Amino acid sequence: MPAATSATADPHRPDAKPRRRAGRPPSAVLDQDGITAAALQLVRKSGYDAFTMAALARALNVAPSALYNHVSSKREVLVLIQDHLTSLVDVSAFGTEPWDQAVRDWAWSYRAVFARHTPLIPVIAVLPVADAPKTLAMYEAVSTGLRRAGFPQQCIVAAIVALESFVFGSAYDVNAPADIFASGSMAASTPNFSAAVDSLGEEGYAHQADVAFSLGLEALIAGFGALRAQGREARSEA
Amino acid sequence: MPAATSATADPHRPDAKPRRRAGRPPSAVLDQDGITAAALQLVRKSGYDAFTMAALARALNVAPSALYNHVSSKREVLVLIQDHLTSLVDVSAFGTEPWDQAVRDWAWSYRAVFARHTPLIPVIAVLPVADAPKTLAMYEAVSTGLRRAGFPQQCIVAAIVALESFVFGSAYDVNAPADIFASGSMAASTPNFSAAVDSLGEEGYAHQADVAFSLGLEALIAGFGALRAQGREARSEA
DNA sequence: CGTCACAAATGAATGGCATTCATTTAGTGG
DNA sequence: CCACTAAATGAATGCCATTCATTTGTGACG
Repeated sequence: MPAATSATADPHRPDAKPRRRAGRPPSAVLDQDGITAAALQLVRKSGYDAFTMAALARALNVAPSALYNHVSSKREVLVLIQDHLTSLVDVSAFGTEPWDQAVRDWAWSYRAVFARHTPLIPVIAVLPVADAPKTLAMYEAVSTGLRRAGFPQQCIVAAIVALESFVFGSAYDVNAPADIFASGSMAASTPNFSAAVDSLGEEGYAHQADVAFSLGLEALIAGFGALRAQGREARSEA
Repeated sequence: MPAATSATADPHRPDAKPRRRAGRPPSAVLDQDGITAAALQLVRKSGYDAFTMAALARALNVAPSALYNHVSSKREVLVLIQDHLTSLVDVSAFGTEPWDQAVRDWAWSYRAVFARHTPLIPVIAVLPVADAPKTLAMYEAVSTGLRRAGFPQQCIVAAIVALESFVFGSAYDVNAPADIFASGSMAASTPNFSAAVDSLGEEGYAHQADVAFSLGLEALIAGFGALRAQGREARSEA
């Protein structure tokens, strides 16, 4: 965050307004990196409801319209946040661990990062990878790992997409209210579901979301292991 | 014919405005079912961007503020839509097919319904089931099916949550642009991922999303089959 | 050394949005 | 018959993203 404190004279006093006269400043106040950093900080402190272009401008001590010299829309700011967050996802295990453990570590890390940023998921899910270089780098790391592990070329994208879909869907669950499955007055008409819910005890839903994620992830890993075996078999015959 | 078409005089002419005087009308114009139906029709015709309270009111030939006598917020309308859509998900196979085929049919149907309604996913994912009776009915049908198939009680909720997470994540993929994986000028720095993408040929991403969904779903079903086997084994020993 | 295009800021609109409120009218229960 | 409440209108309210005219500084070109 280099660009922040240059323009205003007194950083130790809570200056409220963008005290800067109109016209181009001597040195640029804004750039995409600074905007991204401020946006991320704002989102972390106040959440996505409070994340408005006006609030972001205020955090940067700038008029809202100034932002549009550096980004074309609020959506673009979300994309910048998304790409930065993706660089925080841990793919290091693809260099050190067996493929299945690497996938496990990656998926847990991926979910952990985006569980706190679910409003980005609709943006990410339909975003061309070319608009997000760090995201592309993550895919490359995963692809490389799976390829080295012997996965058939044609399965790799499908496996990544399936895992990612599961991660995104599961990220929502982490933030669900603890009593999401309480059927209330309708419990009588849903005996089997209510019994299944009751059998879970009182461990809290956050833990329950982890159980479901683990269950699904292990099933996916096991299923993909079979794919890999098929691929290796076919190649050794040829 | 006195009650039904009384408010607007000429139904054959495109009357634009809510031609009705102020004050309570002789018979109620609005109710939750009517609002839900109109909202769904509006969303289907014009999409979620065009779905505003003002547009909904216009479709119902009513002032926007009138809606708030029947729903407390736009979000509540989304919940009504969601619950109705969930009743369109096909769970019939849980009564006729083996559990694995039933899960398969259910998941494909579930994804098909919500692929066209991805803006609802953030709403559904954190919605208490008690607020959505038809959704609860779906869970009951699935729970009953899994229980009859011999799944251990404690696994059922986790399995449903995992499947649902995968379905929601996959629903986004269906609407992704065809060139979402085109890495463009960065292809050189991502050789493995680019090669994996290139190996897919030109079948279009919609088909590719189906392949990934099938791959993940079959892995999940296979993994859950193992759970079921463990449960049966443990019970026969006891 | 001047000037000219362009970059980067301000501040004042603009139009759309969900939601609220005062008001009007009409059924309903005591 | 009267008070209460339900259900409509229409006029605000406040927030939001985005645009535009304007001002000011920079750097490149002649």
